[in-house]
Amino acid sequence: MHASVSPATGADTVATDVDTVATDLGVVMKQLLVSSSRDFFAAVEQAGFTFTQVKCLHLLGDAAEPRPLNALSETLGLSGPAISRAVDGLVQRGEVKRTEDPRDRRSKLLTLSPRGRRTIDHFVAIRFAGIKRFVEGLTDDEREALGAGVSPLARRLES
Amino acid sequence: MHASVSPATGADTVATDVDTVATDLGVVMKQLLVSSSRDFFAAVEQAGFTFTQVKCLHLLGDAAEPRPLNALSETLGLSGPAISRAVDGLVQRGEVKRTEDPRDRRSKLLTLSPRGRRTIDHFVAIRFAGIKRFVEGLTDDEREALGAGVSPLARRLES
DNA sequence: TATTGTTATACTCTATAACTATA
DNA sequence: TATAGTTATAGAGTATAACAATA
Repeated sequence: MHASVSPATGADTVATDVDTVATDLGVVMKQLLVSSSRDFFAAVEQAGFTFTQVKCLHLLGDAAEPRPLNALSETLGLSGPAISRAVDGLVQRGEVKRTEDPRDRRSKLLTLSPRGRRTIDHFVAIRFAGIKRFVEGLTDDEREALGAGVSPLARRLES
Repeated sequence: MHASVSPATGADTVATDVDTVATDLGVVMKQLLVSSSRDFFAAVEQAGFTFTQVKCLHLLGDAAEPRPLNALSETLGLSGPAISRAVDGLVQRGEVKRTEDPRDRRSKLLTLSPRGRRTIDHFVAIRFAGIKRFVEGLTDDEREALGAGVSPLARRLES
């Protein structure tokens, strides 16, 4: 028998207690990760970047101001030398610009170059394509319900 | 002005074209990954497993039948020696049982031990706790809409 | 001969320690 | 002295190549 009266959507209501939603969300997330990660990982390897380097690029891309090396080190939870090597490779490839901080010449300020920006855009596009492929595999009803579920969260979460 | 008539939920309808849903889904997934990955990574490191070993455990946990080493190698996309070393560590720790295949003595069959099963359950519980924490941070309306969106997908996706 | 798995060796990435330059 | 970053060295983890056992 039906658990409750159906709303105007015409569909039966579903259990939406915390545990049920968390469980279902986990199932969807797992599948989505598979869909969206494969091409992304392949692209990073193809381009010859390490994941640490990709994280550095993303961090610098999100930053409004030039960042010193130790800021990346702390945010990513990696040692100074590890970041130093990763960034050095990015500088040599022209993805990142590294300049002395005139106010403290011990510090080096890092900024994304136009090439680095294009690199990020490339990786973001690949990620998005994977997610889009997942959404395209849904029925119209599934997509509409999912959109109604994630839209308000996206509005609130996105910076 | 309003894009269309509001349904019985009392909320405005939202755009649910593929690109919009994919974009919003990406935002939510990103936040969810942050919420659910931190403790998981810490737990894996704390327990002294490599991520390859955790993947091996999950794979053996999902398998109905004992699996030979090269099956893990192919599924995970890693070299035979890498899997051999990872599995060897799991065998020494009593997480996995490794026996000769009586029908082909070149092959070794791998199965999860009861201890390995407990290890997986532990990691799954930590993952779930992270997702649950995310869901608990939602308002009732947000949680109900999200549940309605992911529930039908979970029904269809889960094995 | 071909295949399954292991051992030998080299490479990459990271961490700790030592070092340089600046504050 | 303390701090930012780099260089030196050692430890994981992986891949390719060489090997052993079985088919």
